[in-house]
Amino acid sequence: MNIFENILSSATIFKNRDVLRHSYTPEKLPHREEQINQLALLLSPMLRGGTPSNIFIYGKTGTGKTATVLFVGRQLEEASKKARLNVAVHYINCEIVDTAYRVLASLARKFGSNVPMTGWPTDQVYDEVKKVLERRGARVLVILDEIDKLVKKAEEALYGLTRINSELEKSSICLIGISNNLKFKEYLDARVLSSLSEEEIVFPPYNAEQLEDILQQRAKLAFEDGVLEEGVIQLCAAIAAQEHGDARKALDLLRVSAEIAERERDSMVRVEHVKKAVRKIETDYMIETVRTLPVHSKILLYSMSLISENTPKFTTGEVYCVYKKLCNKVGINPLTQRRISDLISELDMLGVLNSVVISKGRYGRTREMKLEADRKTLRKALEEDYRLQNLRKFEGELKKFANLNLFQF
DNA sequence: CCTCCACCGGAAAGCCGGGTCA
DNA sequence: TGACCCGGCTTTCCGGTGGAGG
Repeated sequence: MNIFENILSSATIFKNRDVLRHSYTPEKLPHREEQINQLALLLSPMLRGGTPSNIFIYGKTGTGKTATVLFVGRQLEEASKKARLNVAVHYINCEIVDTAYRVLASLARKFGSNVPMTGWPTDQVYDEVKKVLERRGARVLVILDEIDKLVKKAEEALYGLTRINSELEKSSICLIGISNNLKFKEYLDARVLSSLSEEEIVFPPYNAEQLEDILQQRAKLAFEDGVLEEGVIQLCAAIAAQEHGDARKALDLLRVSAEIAERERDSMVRVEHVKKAVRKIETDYMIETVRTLPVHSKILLYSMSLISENTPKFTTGEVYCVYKKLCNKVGINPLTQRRISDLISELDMLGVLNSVVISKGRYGRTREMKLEADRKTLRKALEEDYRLQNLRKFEGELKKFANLNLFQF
């Protein structure tokens, strides 16, 4: 028997897995009617040959900003096609397209202009965009998703785009900026800000009930009938609502739960799978944060993992002592205790450990901490770093040292 | 009630890599 | 091209402190 046939014949939980991915834009967006109407109203001048105000949209991750804008954009295109108008919608994700050149080039290319990937001066691309738009007489809705990413590297591109209309005659551009970072407005140049946020739409987080509706709707498309145990959706919704009302998280949770069920060859997705999924997502997140930490933080965590084999709680001085020893072993200059103190605070913020400043009277004032992450998982994630791999060789010696260090008082 | 530990955490300066501008 | 600047990381310096023990 073909190995794939074997796999395919066994698991039939998913009907369509892609429905649960972030990239999927559903036909209906529950609990976003208000925002959809507002947006449609603001954009309607495009269908009457006018130019709408620029729009600025903000809301936390997973509040349906991108999905809503894409949805309305699609409807706009359809409506304009029916009315035989020359309206186009151009979506740009600024995290990927993150320089002035690339933004302008992608816009020019959308209208069939041959702008090379690199090479032209940015001004020339800007002119090219104007030329192409004028030739077509097009009204364009440009969606700049994650616009905060663009500000740092290409504020002048934004400035240019906000002013481009005054240099166009037959065509026009309407901008929609999407951001989940409210603070970014403070960094924005005042001229750009006032032009960009002529209109603003806020996307509030979803509550548990709303998330439940969203999940219900997607589940119908994603799963075969009757594979979800009673309460699975409610649990996913409740957990996601507790955090930030993040629909993305809720969908992830549901998808991972189902994947776990599938892997266990269970015919149903059960509440226990959701609980496992929560843990899996948590550890995955932890591993990912640890992986991307700078070396010194990694060595620091390694010291902590050694110490916590003997005692769960320990102080800055103890960790620093072991940390210095480890640095010697791997041939890296240790940082000062002052700096380590800051690194510990950072790790605390990330949730890898938990620390409190306590006073031990005569024996000083210090921070007492304990690891939050599972020690074994943490260790595995740390040892992925080639610079720390030698440390396993000294494990016995180091453990003894860590132990000794604790009893020096 | 005072002392004094062992560190906290603010301020400021130094270092470094990358980017900018003439 | 080199002078210059910027921001992030790190060190240096140092005043501050809660509470056990005297």
